[in-house]
Amino acid sequence: MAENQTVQTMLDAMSKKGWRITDQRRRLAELFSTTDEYLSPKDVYEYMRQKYPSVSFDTIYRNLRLLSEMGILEQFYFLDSGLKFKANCSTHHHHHLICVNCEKTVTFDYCPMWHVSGLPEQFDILNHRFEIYGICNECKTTAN
Amino acid sequence: MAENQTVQTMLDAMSKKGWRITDQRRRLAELFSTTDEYLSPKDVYEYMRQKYPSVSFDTIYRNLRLLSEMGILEQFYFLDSGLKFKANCSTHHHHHLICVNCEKTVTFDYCPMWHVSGLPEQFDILNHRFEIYGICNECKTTAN
DNA sequence: ATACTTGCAAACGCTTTGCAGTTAT
DNA sequence: ATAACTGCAAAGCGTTTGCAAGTAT
Repeated sequence: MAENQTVQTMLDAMSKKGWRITDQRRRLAELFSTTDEYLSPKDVYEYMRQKYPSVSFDTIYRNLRLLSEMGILEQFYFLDSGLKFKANCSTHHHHHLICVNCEKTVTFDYCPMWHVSGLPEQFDILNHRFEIYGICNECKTTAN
Repeated sequence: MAENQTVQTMLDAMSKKGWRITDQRRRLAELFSTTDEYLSPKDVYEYMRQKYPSVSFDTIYRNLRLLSEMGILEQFYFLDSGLKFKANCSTHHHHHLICVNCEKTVTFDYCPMWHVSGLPEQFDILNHRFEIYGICNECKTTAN
C-alpha cells in the first residue's frame, strides 16, 4: 500500500535500535507493509506459520509488542474482537474511516483539532483520537 | 453528577426489560450514578464487596455486561489498564476530554462531524469517536 | 564470542460457564 | 410458583514469563 512503511524502513528502524533482523522479523515486516487492515495476534500467527510452521505465539507477541513500542505498529482494541495491530502511518497526521465489517481503513486529512472549541482552559492536551466507523463500498456491494 | 443518569432511571430501564432489581443491582446503579470516572471490574468488585462481602466476580461481570448491552453503561478499553465502564451520558451528543492520569472525563459539546470533509463518498457512516487526552487541572497541581 | 532471539512449557490474569441453591416477581 | 439471579468452582482464552538451545552480529 502506498501509504505504508516499506519493509526496508521497518528493518532499518529495528537495526537502528540494535535489534537483530531474524527471518521471522523480516516476514513480519513484509506482512505489515503489504496490508492496511488490522491484524490480530492470531492472524499474524497463522500467516507466519505458513513459512515457519514451528513459530510460537510468544514470539509473535514479543515482536508485536516491541514493534508497537517503537512506533512501527499501532495497536487498536476492538471491543468485539480484541487487540489488533497495523502498520503506523508515518507519512503525515491524519485520521481514519474504519469499515466495521472488514476493518479496512481509509485515511482522510481532516483533523478535528483545527476547529475544536469550548474546551476547559486548565486541561493540558496531549493527544487525541478521531475515527469514523461505517461500511466500505466493497462490503456494501458484496453479499455477506 | 449532574450529567449522569439517576439511580431510578437505571432501575426503571432494568425493570422495563424484565430484569429483577436485586440489592446488588441497586448498589451498582448507585455506584455508576455517582461517579463519572471509568471503573474496572475490579474497582466495581471492591466497591460492591464493602456492602456485600460475598459478592463474586462473575456476578459483577454478568451485570456489567448486561448493563452495557442495554446501553446504560458504556465500555472503554484502555490499552494500559484494560476494560473499564462508566455510565452512558444520555443527555445529549457530546465528546470527552479524558485525563490520562486519573481517567476523569470532562464533556464538551463540539462535534467534529459538523466540519469534517474530504471523506470518500461511497462509505456509509454509522458512527464516530472523538476523544481528547491530556492532564486535568487537579492532576497537574497535585504531586504524584 | 557474545548478546539477542527463539520455542517450549508453564504460569498468569481476566472473563465466562455450568450448576445448585436462593430470591424477586 | 416460576423464572431470574447469585455464588461457587472450574474452565477458557489471550497473553506473559523463565529457561535452555539456537542465531545474528
